[in-house]
Amino acid sequence: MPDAARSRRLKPEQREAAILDAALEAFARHGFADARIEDIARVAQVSKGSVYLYFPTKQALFEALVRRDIGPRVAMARGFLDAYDGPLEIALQNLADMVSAIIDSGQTPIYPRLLVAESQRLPELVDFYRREVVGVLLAALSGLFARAMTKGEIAQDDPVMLAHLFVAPVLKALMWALVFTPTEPEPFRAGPYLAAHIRLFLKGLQHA
Amino acid sequence: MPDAARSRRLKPEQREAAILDAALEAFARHGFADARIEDIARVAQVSKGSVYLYFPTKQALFEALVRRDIGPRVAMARGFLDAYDGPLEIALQNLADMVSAIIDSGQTPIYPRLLVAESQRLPELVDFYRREVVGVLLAALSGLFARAMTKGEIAQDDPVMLAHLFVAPVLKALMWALVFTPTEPEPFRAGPYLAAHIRLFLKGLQHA
Amino acid sequence: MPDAARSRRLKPEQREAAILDAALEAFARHGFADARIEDIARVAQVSKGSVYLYFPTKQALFEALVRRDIGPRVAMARGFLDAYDGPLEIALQNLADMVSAIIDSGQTPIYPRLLVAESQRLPELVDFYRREVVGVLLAALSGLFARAMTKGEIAQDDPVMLAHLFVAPVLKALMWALVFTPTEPEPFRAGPYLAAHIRLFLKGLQHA
Amino acid sequence: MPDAARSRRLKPEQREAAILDAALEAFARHGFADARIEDIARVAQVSKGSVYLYFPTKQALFEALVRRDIGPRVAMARGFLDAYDGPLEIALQNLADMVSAIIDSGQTPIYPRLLVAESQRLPELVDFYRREVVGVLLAALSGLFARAMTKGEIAQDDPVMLAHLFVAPVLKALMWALVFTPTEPEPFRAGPYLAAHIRLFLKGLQHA
DNA sequence: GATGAATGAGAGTTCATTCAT
DNA sequence: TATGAATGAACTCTCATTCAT
Repeated sequence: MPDAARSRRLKPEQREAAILDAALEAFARHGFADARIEDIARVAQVSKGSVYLYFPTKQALFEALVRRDIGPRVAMARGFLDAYDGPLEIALQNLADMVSAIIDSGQTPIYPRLLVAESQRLPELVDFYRREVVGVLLAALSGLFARAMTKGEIAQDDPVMLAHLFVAPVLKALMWALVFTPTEPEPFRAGPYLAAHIRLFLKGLQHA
Repeated sequence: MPDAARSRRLKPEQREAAILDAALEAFARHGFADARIEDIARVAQVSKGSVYLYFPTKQALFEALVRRDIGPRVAMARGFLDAYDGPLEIALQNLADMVSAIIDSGQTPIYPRLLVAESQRLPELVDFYRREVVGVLLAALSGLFARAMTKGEIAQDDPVMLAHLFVAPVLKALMWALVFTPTEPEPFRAGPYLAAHIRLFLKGLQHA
Repeated sequence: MPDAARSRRLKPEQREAAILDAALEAFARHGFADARIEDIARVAQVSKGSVYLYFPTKQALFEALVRRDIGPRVAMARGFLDAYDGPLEIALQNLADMVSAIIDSGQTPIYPRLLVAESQRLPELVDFYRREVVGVLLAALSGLFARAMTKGEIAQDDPVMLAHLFVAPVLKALMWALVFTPTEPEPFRAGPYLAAHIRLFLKGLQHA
Repeated sequence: MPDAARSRRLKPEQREAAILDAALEAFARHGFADARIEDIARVAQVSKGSVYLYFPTKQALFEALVRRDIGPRVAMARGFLDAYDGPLEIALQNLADMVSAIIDSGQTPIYPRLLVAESQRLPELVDFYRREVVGVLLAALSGLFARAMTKGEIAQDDPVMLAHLFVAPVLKALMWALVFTPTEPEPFRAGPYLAAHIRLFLKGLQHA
């Protein structure tokens, strides 16, 4: 093999990462069923057969992708929430700002849509989400609300329910961006939407 | 032809409906790409070719299905909202009760999921939804909130934004039921969730 | 049935003729395999099922078409040749003029092409052609040449061979027109071509 | 994989050739529309999918087949004609002998029939024939006749017309063999037919 | 007789996966 | 380890033919 070719060749970890990156793009653009392994391989600068060296099936590739990208983000969010000890309003606004910035910059993560779209086909993926994503984040958010109650910032309520309710407009903003933005004349802006959400939500949580 | 066979044969109007019903089941279970025309035909008690007598392509079948089932429901909801003139709380609670009853009885409509899942493939379907479903329902809800403001029931605010915010937990409940219910040990109950939503939401809308 | 509809309806012989006319157009345009019975029925102003009332299969329709159109023309040509008693040159020139007029007016009969194209599929059609068309016409032409020899107009030769040779440029002109004319910038003219053929051919037949 | 199976597997260059060979057989026997890719694959000892590795569509396979087989033969004939400087009669007789030998040995090329049969469907193929086959061969033949006139072997005439006329019985012999031979009791012999043609043709070309 | 809805075998094509190199 | 040619099951869609009306 000529040196030029060898130097262009990636190390195994890099190859796996390149495949996952290419898979993300392909699944985002076409959905699971219509994404073609051959396209993923070409974008990853790898042969079709090599994809199968790293992932035994298309489905396994999909699941590995979700696991790689979701885990760290969830851990980061959880770390922030668990460590947070300031006023509730600031925490919620920070969360909303992060999400809004991502959405309004056009980089909306496609994982929620992929989960929704493929949940029938991939029950194990659903389990993973429930355990590793939804469960963790809702628990962390619940903790946040529970502490706010302890501190008397908000009225007594079911903290888990509050977490579910707080999260709903965030999810809606994500889905909206994923579904409607490509064809929408004037795109929906997540920032003002979530700001209004927090304003109303906190007012609803005030002591009576 | 024996009588048994003849009686098994459906009338034309029934045949189209049977195909659409079977298609709904197939698309719900497998998604667009993995639903097989042959299965749809068998469930509809119809030959494979007959499906193409009524719908020129698989995609047209899918779109016809959405149009058939969505239109009347949207019209009904819109009629209720436009005609309503009572207290806001009752209206919202009625809406939530209807949605909760559907979800908690296990008949969650799969159309929202299909929209999310196939939005990349079917931009025309997205347009249809925006115009005929989302646009109509949000307008009707906005009107409801606007009238409540005029009557002084709630504080002044952007009625369109309120409609978007009110709707978020409803959508979340739908998605939750579709994605997690099949594998969840103790299913999420939409009723209490939406009740809590309305309670907080209305409190947030009170005059300051 | 309303009178208007009944009067629009054709008599059986007319219906059969209309179907055959439509079939001619369809086979000429698309070939046997790609001609669709449904299109033929529509052009003939007849239902698809009615085609099968008159012809049991697509193949039978094709064969009936050939038989209807070929027979009379062959009989006419044969009658002319058998009855002819004038100079050979005039007879040949008359034949060439008829053929040239047809070709150069753009009405080239598609039967030779259909025979060539479908000869593998339809051996019975080939038999029919050999017996009813080629055999008859070559025999009549052979007779013409034989009489010319008897009268001393041309040198002694095998009259059957002469018939075969005389016919070759006629067939070539037909095929040429069918294959190349649709895309050819300056169309091949059969008239001058066959005139040159007769000139050379007769010169070749002169007494040494 | 057992040795037997491995040895049955062909090398890449052989595979493409085997597919083309099988396609030739299939198209010759059934025509374009009725030739089945699956049959071609089986005859070529190749999977159905492999055919699409080499040719993107059935039509492309057909066109590649024609191009592969026609080009070299045309080039050879043209080379012979362009280089020839002997007496006209010998050249014509050589050509006739070659054609006769092929036809009378039962290996009549099916390309002329395929051209005739599929000319409606494949206008590009017709263009290819006009440019690469008919145009080239008629030009080369015209040159032969023109040189014969210059040398005084034959009377002055239009050399292009002579080429067209000379070629007609050759084509007729080809078509005859293709259409009638399979079912004909005593097959038509091209040899004597073309010999008679040349005899008469040259006599027609003599100086007056 | 006439209709056209209904049938279903079969075609071309795709693509996840395998495997010889 | 890496390749990409090869595989073949599975899919959508077509259309000659049938048959209930």
